[in-house]
Amino acid sequence: MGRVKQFKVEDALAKATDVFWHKGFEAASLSDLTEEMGIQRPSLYDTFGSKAELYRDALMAYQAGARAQLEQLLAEGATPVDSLRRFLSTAIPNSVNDRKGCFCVNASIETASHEAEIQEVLQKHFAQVQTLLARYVSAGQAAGEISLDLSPMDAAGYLLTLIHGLHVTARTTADPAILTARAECGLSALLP
Amino acid sequence: MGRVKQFKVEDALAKATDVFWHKGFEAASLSDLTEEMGIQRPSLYDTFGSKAELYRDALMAYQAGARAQLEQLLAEGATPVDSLRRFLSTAIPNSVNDRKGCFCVNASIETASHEAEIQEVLQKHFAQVQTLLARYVSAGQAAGEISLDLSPMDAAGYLLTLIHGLHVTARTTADPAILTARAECGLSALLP
DNA sequence: ACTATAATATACCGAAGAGTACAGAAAAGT
DNA sequence: ACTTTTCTGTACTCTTCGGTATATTATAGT
Repeated sequence: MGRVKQFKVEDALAKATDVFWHKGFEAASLSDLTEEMGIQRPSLYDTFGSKAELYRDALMAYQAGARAQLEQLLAEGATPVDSLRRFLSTAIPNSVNDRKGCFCVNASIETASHEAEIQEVLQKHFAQVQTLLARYVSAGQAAGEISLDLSPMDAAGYLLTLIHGLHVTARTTADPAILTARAECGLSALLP
Repeated sequence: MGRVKQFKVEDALAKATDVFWHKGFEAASLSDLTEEMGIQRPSLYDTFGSKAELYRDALMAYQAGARAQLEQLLAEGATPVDSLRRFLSTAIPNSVNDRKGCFCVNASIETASHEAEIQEVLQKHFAQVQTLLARYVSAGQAAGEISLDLSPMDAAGYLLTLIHGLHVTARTTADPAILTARAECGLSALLP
């Protein structure tokens, strides 16, 4: 009973994700959000509660999508090391205008220190990605492609830190060749 | 002739740096700034021009200080590799409440993509730090401590990316031991 | 068709945002 | 001492912020 929603919640959330992703929390105004989402202000509050909650939901939606994409991307690698190399490559912008970076890195810098809940959301996501990567590290070790010096989880954590660094570097370094070289250098730490 | 300034410009700038450093550009209001700087609003505009210019000045002041500190820190290392290890350690918070991270990393994420001038300021600073690090890489290579596979500048650039990643990771990872392990793993990429 | 219910749209709220006009206060030159 | 110049402090501007009250519209069950 009652009137039905004139918009798809997940579509609106996806649009909100885009806005927060490349403007950040503070710089994204409600007008920016409602305009991009194509809904009115009260609809936003009725559906998502507040700007802060919308931000959290948007971040979580982004993370879920990123993990799904990552799983697929890793599976496509010819070898475990190739999979990990592909992972690192996702931090390298191929066109000039996909300079949004990684929403999780942005959130880590802008909001993690102030907002405990966001910090938790990020920690959980990173832990899941780490576990995902660790499987490939482990497979690489079994195949003799990767050194046995580190545990798979430690190596995976290191790769996470490395890709974070690539995302930061990409903000001021346009040349993909430089970024690729740095990724390759970082990856070499895992080779036997 | 005329009235003399009631405050020291560099002191006020240092205070402004603190505010921007741990709040970011958007989240730092003029009230935050003037209160912390201990000056009135018109004095701020008269001396620094605008919030954006103050931000740029604050960032540059931070960079100059950071480079001076870095130069000293690197010189204190027992060996070139030890110096580089100390460099990476600066990204690891020793107390619970120095979670401001690195102003340059914050600026890279929050403002570099929107503001061309800030991007330039960051690029120049990072280039200088890279050059500084490259000297120690070179010395390490001469001493046989560091692999000859990479050019000093490439290796230095990689270290820069690595420390960026450490700064991001530190936002959601409290344990210094984990960060140290990741730094060590990253550093191992340069060893022979 | 009627009614209860839920979503929409318009218009608004007080608060806080960045930036400034203007008058008073202090220092330097004469 | 007086004038000129520069800085300071109060109070203001206009705009935009996040969030909401209210009235209207559309749907589902009866």
